[in-house]
Amino acid sequence: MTHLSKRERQIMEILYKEGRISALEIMEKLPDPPGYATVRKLLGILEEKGQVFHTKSGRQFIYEPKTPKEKIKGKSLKHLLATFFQGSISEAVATFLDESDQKISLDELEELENLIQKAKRNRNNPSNQ
Amino acid sequence: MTHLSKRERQIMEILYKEGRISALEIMEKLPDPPGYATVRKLLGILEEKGQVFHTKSGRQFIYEPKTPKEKIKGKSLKHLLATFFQGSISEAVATFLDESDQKISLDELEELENLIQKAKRNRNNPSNQ
DNA sequence: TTTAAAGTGTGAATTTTTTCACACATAACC
DNA sequence: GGTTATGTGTGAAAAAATTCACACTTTAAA
Repeated sequence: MTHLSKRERQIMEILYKEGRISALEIMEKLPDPPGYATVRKLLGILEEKGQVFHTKSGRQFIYEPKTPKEKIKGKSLKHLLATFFQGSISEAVATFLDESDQKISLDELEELENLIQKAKRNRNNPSNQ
Repeated sequence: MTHLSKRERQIMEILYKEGRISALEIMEKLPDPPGYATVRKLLGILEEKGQVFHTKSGRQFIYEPKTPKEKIKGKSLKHLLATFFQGSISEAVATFLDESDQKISLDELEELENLIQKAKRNRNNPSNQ
């Protein structure tokens, strides 16, 4: 994703965050929003480059990223970990807890706990996956 | 960081990942490396924009990001979580464990466990921080 | 079946980015 | 001091990205 231009990247981020979305909604979410024609032009370019596709909904076009979020989120996370956290997930979690301690919910903490217990079990008994 | 051009962003990522680094080393790490003069021109522009500064080491310039990694890594993580993980750190950890299970070390898992225990304790007794 | 409303597509101008050849500066070595 | 090595700084060309006015298409309504 490092090979996309500034505007193209801004649009792809919106698409990944929002999922299915119209050109008008994209425009509204863009920083320093350009005109509507500009957004559609950019979407056309992204479509040509194979980054995006659209389907019709009524008379509107609804856009989506061609590579599904599920397929790309792991890579994006690893890239961020490599850039800022020496590749370590625990460093990232430490920073997160540090910078948001009063906000994190007990549910979220317990969910984390479960994940780790499960990973430890899988480690001892790799046949489970 | 969404307001930087493609090359500028590529350079900032290298600076954050590598820390103190020369123009020549940056050039080598850049995708589709341009010439040396180009890299220095870009560094000059980033310096003008206040994104970067340099110090002399012998006769070379060594570059660094003006905003320290420590100050920006939390925001970057939250931005990624918002884009791909509905803002949830546990979703991100789940994906990480899922996509790397045989590689994650026991130390790393235990480190995670400690962090969570500590966060739970802090939650019950907020005076500890 | 005409008209209006609500969209999409694109050429061309403008702006921004990217590139590097070359001028300039400084340190190291005779 | 003179010469070479090894750097940095910049103007201007070239390429890429960004912008949008406007032509076109389709659907809905009258």
